[in-house]
Amino acid sequence: MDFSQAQQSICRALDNNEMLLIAGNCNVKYDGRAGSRLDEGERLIIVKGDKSFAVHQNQKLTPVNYQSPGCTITTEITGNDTLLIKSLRRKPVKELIQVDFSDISFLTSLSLQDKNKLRLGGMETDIHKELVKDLGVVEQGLVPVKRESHMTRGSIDIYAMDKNRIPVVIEVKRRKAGLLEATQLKRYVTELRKQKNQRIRGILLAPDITDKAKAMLENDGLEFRKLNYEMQETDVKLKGLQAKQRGLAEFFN
Amino acid sequence: MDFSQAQQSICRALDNNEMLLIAGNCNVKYDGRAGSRLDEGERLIIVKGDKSFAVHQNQKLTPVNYQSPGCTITTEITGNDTLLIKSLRRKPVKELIQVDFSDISFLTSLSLQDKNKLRLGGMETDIHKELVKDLGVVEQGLVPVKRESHMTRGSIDIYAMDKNRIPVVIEVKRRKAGLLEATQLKRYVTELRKQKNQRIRGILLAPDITDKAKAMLENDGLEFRKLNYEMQETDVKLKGLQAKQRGLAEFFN
DNA sequence: GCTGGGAGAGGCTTA
DNA sequence: TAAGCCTTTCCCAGC
Repeated sequence: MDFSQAQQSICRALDNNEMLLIAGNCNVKYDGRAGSRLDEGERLIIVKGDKSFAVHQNQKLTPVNYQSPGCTITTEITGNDTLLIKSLRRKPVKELIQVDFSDISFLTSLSLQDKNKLRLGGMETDIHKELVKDLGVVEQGLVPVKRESHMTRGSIDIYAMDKNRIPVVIEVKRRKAGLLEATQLKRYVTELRKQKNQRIRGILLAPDITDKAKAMLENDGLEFRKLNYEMQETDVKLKGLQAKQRGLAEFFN
Repeated sequence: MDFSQAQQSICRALDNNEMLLIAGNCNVKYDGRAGSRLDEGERLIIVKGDKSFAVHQNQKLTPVNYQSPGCTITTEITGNDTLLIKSLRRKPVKELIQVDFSDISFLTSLSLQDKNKLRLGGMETDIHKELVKDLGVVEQGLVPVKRESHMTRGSIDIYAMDKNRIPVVIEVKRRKAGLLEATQLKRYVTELRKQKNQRIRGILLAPDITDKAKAMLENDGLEFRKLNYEMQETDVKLKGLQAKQRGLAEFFN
């Protein structure tokens, strides 16, 4: 493909905020927070209307090089008879991607009409919302006090009170909890204990937990509770206590 | 575009592990770990040779819906005269994306010849490697003992010994450190202190640190050191101690 | 703008 | 395979 013509098409697409697709043989340099080099080969470049920039190989979900929305894109035809496409970002740090095409095999710009936004459900906050409706699924007699309580060192997912009026810090995780999550809970509880100078319980609520994290929790006098939920469309449905747990709770009551 | 013809093109591209690009008016459903709905609009679908799957709107770097490499892709022409493309994954959890096209405005498959891989430098491990060559940039008299030492609870970046033969745990971060990083270091040091039952120093080495994280470190008797480095191509160049610090070190020596 | 923290995180390495 | 952890994380919500 003629580079001069390609250049024109690219400029027009950029001006109109269209989605720009370019494929061809190229090498890629990146210099910024890190640095990378990619020798010759055929890849696809995508520039979106918001001026995000991505270089894709024919594998992996994620681009091999990329630039966040808002970068500045320029093109030039070099002395070596290549088309050089630059993507520059200045903030928060200067970052530059240079794609040097020796050949362009494919170039298209798409004008995509799209007013709708993704509705996504099943995230941690969605689980929070369901939980505070009835903390009984975690433990009989548990009452929510505050959600997303901000502390000096991070924020607590749910702050509650148990039936004996002991404060309970609940850390909710939508997937299997590991050391990081256990440590996070520990941090909150430790700080609160110092602050209030009284007994504070800590519960890590997750679908599952790793052995090491479990051991760490127990070592620190913290608790793990299994979180049961399922998705229905974009909504979270909490599943109650398991029969065994429920029985136990009733027994102690 | 004729759906039947589109279907054929898609099958051929999938068989040949080509990069498949499809644009058109569609709605998108996702059900799996979470759930999402995206009402009608024009988007670009990308299927790569390794069967990764992405739905892109004309904004943001990241796809609005996606599937990791290895998913199974099927197509069918529905009764409503739409072309339905499904992407299914079974492990680790069942996940399904359904893209229902009422119209396809663009369809291409690209055969990309590409044998080269990205060479990326400036990651945390690259900094480790430079550091252990001369820990003097961190503190005069510091000697490396072990790199990436695995513990019961996580792994230590660099384990070293100071000039007084006090063990030092060094946690390296390539960017500004926050509460999470401070907590991580604390976790390692705490465990090691228990294990060895002796004084252990902990140093968080990063280009910068947030105020809260700094306060937390000091509160726990841990230290922060500024990490100075710059990129040269794909290589990390450590910059020595600042003049002031160097002067101080020499003074105490 | 900085900070904190989730994400359907993804992707990598090691046990 | 599971666990832990880095990422040019990206992205968003709060302040």
